Amino acid sequence: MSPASKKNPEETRKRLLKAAYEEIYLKGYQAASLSAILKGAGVTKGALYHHFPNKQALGYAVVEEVLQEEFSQSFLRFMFEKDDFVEGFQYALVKGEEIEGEDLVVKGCPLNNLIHEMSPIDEGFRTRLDGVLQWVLTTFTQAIRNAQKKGQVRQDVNAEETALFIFAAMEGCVGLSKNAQSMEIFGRCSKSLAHYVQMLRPS
Amino acid sequence: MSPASKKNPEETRKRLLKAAYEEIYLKGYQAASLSAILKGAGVTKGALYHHFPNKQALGYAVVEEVLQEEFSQSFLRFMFEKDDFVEGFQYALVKGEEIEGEDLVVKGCPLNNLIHEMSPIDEGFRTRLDGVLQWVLTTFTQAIRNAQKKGQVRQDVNAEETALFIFAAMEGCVGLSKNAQSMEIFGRCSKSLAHYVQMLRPS
DNA sequence: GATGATACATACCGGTTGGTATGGTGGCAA
DNA sequence: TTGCCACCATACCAACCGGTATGTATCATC
Repeated sequence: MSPASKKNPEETRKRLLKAAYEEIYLKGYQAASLSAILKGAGVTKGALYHHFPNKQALGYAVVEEVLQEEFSQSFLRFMFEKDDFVEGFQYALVKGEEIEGEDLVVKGCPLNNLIHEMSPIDEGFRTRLDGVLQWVLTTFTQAIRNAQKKGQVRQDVNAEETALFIFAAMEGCVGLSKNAQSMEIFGRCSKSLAHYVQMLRPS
Repeated sequence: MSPASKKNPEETRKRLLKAAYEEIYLKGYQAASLSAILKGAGVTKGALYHHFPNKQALGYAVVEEVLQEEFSQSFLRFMFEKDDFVEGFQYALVKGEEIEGEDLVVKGCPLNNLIHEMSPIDEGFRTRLDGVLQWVLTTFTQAIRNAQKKGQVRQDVNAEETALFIFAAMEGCVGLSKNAQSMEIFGRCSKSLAHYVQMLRPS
């Protein structure tokens, strides 16, 4: 027998989280249907309400356990493959477009999606999303500060504000290309972004 | 008798559109409740389905008739108050934050919100939103080209790509400050953006 | 192997959703 | 005055929503 057919609470919990993540990623949290999630996970309602008290808790868990992980395993991982910040960022832009360009252009950034939908109407979501966001931003900030120490980035740039702006611009690029549903738009937009980052180098 | 109490189809139609816009702006299209819209408009379901065949058509009309207008009456109007592009853009950033900063920080950009929610799942929404977006982008592009003619912006910048990037970055700034729900974040983020636009000037 | 707890599946519930069918009313042309 | 139709209100509908109650199979433990 496959491990999935046997009783395996951790496994089914992960299946539920994964299915919920996919459904929410595409439809948004509010429009995400529990029955669709259950269908995707291959379990029934009893399993869901055994592991989670309600839909909200499931949504929160998706943010805390899936979203952050998904994020650090994609863009940030690529960025740190190079030990030069500027080079690494530009590499991550290309790599990100290459690996998950299809999802990125069609469904956008899962973090940004949830921010736009839930932040104004659910404080619990907002704080959790803010947690992920702050984590990403500090990672960016540290990377820039580190690059400054190595002389890869000008000393007069404010690392924190620059990290904020770079990430904002990146999310903006994703959003525009999502509407156009074309990777070409993302390429053109991220090209300007890469050019901006390039200007951070010492003259 | 007030004109509103008499039979006034155009008036009630506008009231419906306005109420729908507000509800969608806050909750999103999918989560927008028709009963809430009717309550906001002060009419009943009969009026709605007399003017619109269904919820989708109402949503489309909101994009076509309200969203575009709302957009051109706010940021773009401020931007063109100055006849210097760089100055005008920076002025519009400050002015936009000043006038509708509260809404901007809490509810974000109505165009960007709908793009994130609906573009992947409803082609009708996507094309209509793309129409508004393209209109905004061409307005930006023309403004930059015009500035280039006047010598306010360097000749070597690609007007189209720059317009794309600036708008993307702006939407990104709104998104981040929306999550933080603080105007201070928007200020810090838009400061970097203003600095970038400043660099478009001839050296 | 009996026992109790865990891990589900199934059936059901009230509430809300978008949508419809019907009925009434004011305005306008004949 | 009489129709007539645009305009809108009211009542009602099936479908689906998130959530619950209950039953059952499987596990660990003694």
